[in-house]
Amino acid sequence: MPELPEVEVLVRHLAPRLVGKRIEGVRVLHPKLLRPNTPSELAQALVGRVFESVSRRAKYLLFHLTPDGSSKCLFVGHLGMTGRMFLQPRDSQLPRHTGVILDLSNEAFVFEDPRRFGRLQLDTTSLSTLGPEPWDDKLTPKWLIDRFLGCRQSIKVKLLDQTVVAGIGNIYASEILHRSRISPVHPSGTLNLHQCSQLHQSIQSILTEAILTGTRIPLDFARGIEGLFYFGTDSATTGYEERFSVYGRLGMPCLQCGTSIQKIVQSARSTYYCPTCQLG
DNA sequence: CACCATGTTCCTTG
DNA sequence: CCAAGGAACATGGT
Repeated sequence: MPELPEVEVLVRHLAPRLVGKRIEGVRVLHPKLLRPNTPSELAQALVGRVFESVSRRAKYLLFHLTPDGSSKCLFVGHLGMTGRMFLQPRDSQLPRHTGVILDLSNEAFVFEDPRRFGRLQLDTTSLSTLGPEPWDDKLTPKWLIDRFLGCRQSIKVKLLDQTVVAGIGNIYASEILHRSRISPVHPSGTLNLHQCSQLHQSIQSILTEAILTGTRIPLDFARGIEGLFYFGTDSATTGYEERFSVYGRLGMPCLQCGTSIQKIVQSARSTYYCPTCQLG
């Protein structure tokens, strides 16, 4: 369940568990998840190496390995729509849609992804086009104005453009616009400085709060099914469903004004908003 | 069966 | 060349 906050929570979970561990073997059950790399390339680069750190860029997980001469020391993960990563005992049964397993000494680091939109690769070219992180000093109201200049595309669709701000996805785009009191159909190029300032603040506060919420959910990654997931009503997430102000709340009252939340489709993605609060 | 789903990339159209 | 829109990818849940 991966937008920036979910990936950040996963990184914080994995980092202390992976750092210092050595990769004994690599098993690839779905080679397409490595594209454009091959299983042998991945194994060649990873086997025998030790995790030095785990970090995040936008929705990508960055796995840094201790240097070994001049060879590559970074591989990246992306969860796509349905990807999950977790550690489990090496002799436990693998989940049905396991794509890649990195065998450590006593554990298996598992990447599973039913839809296989995710990636685990050595290639890092997709990182080069990403815009600033939400908390980057480069991201300012003026940066937003400049990026929106001459653009007739709606602000909701524009917020999903990873070159403007990196890490916002379909759920938090709706949440950010609601807090900003900006209509999702507002053409991005006609937003004024005040609105871009609201947007900038909401981007930071919504994502910060989502990360905080994620770190408070009792996760159980080892059991595979429940960890990390902000949806669903299973035991791991019960009591945490009320995290969204508008997303998924079609027909329910706006928490600010009581108006019924509406849903529209933009670029084939659902947008939820309050028609009373979001007149801007 | 129909429709929906957290994302990214590529192709086509204007 | 650029902006914008849509399809493709692939599977599961309702």
